[in-house]
Amino acid sequence: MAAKVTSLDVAQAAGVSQPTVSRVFTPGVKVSPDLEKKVRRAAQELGYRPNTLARSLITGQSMTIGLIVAYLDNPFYAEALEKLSLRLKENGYNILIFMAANHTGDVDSVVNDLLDHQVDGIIMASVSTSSELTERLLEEGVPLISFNRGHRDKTLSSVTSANFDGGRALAEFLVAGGHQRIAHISGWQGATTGRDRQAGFLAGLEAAGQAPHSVIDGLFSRDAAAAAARSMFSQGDAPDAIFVGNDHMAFAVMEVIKGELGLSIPDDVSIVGYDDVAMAAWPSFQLTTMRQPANRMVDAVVEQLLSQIQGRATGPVQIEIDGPMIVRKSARVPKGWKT
Amino acid sequence: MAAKVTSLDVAQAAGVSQPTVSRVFTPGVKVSPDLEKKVRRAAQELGYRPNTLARSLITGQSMTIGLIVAYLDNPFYAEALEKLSLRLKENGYNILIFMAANHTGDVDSVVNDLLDHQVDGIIMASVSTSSELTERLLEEGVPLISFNRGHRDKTLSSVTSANFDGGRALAEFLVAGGHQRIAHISGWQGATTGRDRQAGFLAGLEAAGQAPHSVIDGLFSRDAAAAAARSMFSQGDAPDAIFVGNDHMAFAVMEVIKGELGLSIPDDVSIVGYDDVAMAAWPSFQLTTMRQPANRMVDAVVEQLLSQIQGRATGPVQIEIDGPMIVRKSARVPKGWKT
DNA sequence: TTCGCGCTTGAATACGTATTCATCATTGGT
DNA sequence: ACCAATGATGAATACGTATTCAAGCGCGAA
Repeated sequence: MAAKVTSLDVAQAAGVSQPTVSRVFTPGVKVSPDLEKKVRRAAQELGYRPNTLARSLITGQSMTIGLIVAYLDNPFYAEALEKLSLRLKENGYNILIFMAANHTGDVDSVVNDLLDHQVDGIIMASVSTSSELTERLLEEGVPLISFNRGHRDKTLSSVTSANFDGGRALAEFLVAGGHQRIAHISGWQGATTGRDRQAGFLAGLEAAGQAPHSVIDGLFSRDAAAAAARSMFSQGDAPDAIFVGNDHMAFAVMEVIKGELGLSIPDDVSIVGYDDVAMAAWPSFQLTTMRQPANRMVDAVVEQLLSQIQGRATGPVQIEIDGPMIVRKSARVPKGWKT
Repeated sequence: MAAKVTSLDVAQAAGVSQPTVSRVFTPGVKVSPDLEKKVRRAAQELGYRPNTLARSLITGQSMTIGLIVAYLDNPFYAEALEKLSLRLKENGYNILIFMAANHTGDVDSVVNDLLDHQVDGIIMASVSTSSELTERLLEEGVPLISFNRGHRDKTLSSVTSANFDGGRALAEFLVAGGHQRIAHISGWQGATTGRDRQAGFLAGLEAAGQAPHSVIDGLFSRDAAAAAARSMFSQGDAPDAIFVGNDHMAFAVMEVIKGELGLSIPDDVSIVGYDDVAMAAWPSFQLTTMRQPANRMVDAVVEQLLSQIQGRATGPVQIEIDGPMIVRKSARVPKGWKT
């Protein structure tokens, strides 16, 4: 275990003062070329690397972002995590990551952990938290932004897709396809994402003069969604189309319908989902779905978070990003549907 | 933005000295009950939380583990990440996460970042690095362990599954199933994981007196694996069984065989994979595969890393964890095969 | 030549906490 | 009742860096 080499060691080796070493390693500070050369050489020889902890302690900038994520089994979030990591790294930030179940108490304790670590900002991916906590964060001046989840409290910034519009568009698509018994296996109703998609969907049906065949909360869980599907088909009057609240659940529903019930998609039942994860394009599924543009959503989150950190944010914002409907083969395509 | 409240503020409010406050928040240090009470009350009222950075600076323990991961689109790693996070948190550690492409230069620069952040240890998930780097880490005394990837350099600890044995077992299974033209779409040959599985598989074939029908490197990529499958069936002499180097690629291969080529699995072709990710059990795939027990592998990684950190490790170890073969329906089951 | 200005550098200090050491009060033993 | 030993507390210091401030230097203008 080699002894730690500090900026002071480098200073002595190079025959300069410690602040000079510091200046060499601080971008945007002028040092005369020959001193810089000597310092860099000495640093190289001694194997010096600046201690980020000490730097953060004095600057008050940890260059670290806290990320709280649930549902990592849903590939949409795995992909988002990857993109977030890249974008933040481009801007010099690192990620301290926490998994959280969706119990508020759990999330609050995780946020406290993050604050102790002096993160410069927090991204909550698909996670809710208490109002007291967001208030406290506001007081402490730690930027917080919610990814893919809205919040009643409008002091909290968020980036979501246009869930209401998306839900309505899917309803219109199914109605145009001539379906008469349209069901919905919703996203978790404890989340705005789930509620808004459902609300938009029901609004779309109502505008067409239809009532839903049935609505069951799928809780964003494969198992719950599969159970909901079985229940819908256990009665005599089966649905002829189902909007499933996200792709992750839709795959489970498709498995039940094809595998267990022996029905054909889309001949017997049309299925539409939400997200457009990579798997939706696989030949096995060919899922018609609303795309959530992960790239643009991540860009918006990072942009907004950084602007808050740098103090150039005007105030909390609720950003909605709309994506196209991706028409594949899991749902009957209406005659003359414009792509 | 509320002013930062420090241990000194709490000390003054409670009428004690700063070290006393520090002692109250340091587990395992005795403070008289009445002082402790006063301190806790003052801390509560002021909203004091210890600054982890300052603590780390003086203790030399950041309680942070660096995690480097590639292939996050492969659900095996998403699952592993989730489990790792939980285990480490149980032990009081947090995760600083980095994505890395599999270019050595990239990984090296990421490791440097981690060192600057004074991580207490590093886990590389499915990533390789240069020998110089591991050597330097050894010198600096920063524990490093490789997850699901071996290394020529035996000074580096690793936790993998028994890849050679697993590959051989799959070969025996396919041979016992009466297959005569057995092909292999391998994992990336730049990784021990890919090489060992292939070596075991070829050894198993040879022991049975068979030569492989063909062997193509699938690079752990869905696209490359799909292309390999197309190529194998473009000749007149098609294989009657394929061992695909991991489940992630196997799904892509199955899609090609069923969707594009219109062949039946397992009637025309048997497919076996490696990992047993959750999707392998889905009705759409029913993939026969070797299980990599993520739980036990994660446990082993954490246990080994912590023992290195705490200095009670005896030396570098290469841990191999074997898992069972999971027989489903993607490959013909030999007569009288013992489950 | 002299004065002042701008630029580079070093001395001193600060960040918030944990730990060493000395001090003091307290207790127990004889 | 006296002394040694034990335990709790506070003063001082250290961790490694960035920043403030004063000092030194050279250079151009008058």
